[in-house]
Amino acid sequence: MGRSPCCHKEGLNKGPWTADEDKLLTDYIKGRGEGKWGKVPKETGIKRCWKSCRLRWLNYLRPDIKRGNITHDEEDLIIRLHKLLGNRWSLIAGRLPGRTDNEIKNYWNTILAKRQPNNEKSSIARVVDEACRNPDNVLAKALQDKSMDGNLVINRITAESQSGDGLSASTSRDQENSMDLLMDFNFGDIILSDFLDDSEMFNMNISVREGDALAPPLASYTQLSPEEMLQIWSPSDYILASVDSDFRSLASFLE
DNA sequence: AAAGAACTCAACCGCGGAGAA
DNA sequence: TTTCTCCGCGGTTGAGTTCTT
Repeated sequence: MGRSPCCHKEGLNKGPWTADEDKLLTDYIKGRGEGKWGKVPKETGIKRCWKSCRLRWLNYLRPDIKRGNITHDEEDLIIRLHKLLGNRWSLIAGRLPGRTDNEIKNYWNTILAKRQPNNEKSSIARVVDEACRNPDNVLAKALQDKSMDGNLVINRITAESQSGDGLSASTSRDQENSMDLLMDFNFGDIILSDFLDDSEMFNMNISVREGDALAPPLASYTQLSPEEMLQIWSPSDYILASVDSDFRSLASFLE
């Protein structure tokens, strides 16, 4: 382990990029593709460290960058994802095509953070944090197991008191035995989707354990059309009572 | 019109994971 | 097993811009 020494080399340019530097970098990436960032400064002659080159490309020069103001829909999605994921900007950005993690982070810090009533972490973010503090927790193990891909699911959500490896958490909507939370493990990243509005808050206990699958992993969904996804998606016995709302939630998510 | 405050956002920085040597 | 490099992430900085007084 160690830090790359490139950023400590003297004689490197700092500050705003020039048009010439942009062109050199753009031409190089178009010719060689992304990847091998360590070779970029040497092979282009750009007097920047590879980190600066990567950042410039990803946040500014990439052709699929979406320019212009964040739309209302995007803002709404950012707020919801931030409630679920906390400051995991790259994951949030992954759900907003054309937007960069830096842009979303800046937008959050300058615009949205000021609008939030408080700085408390989201309910789901707190659940994840709590789980990570308990190494024996199934959820924590899943989070740490990068190879896990859709094999752990929520089996039971109750409104009862905390027990076992259950996690005390606050989430929204008082609907006994219902589940409006889709949890999935995909390529090592946890994808949490909370489809509820925040009009009502109450304490809910969430228990997770390994066992029956709630649904096929999201990774397999991505190969299918939304219609096919809806056909194969099925809730566990624990949430059958709210199956209609869960299908709506899933449809909303897929949309 | 001028000066200071507040804001914006591109860029920098340090850290840590992953994988190669 | 250890060391090194590559890579990506999130927090922070600071120059430029806009707003307020």
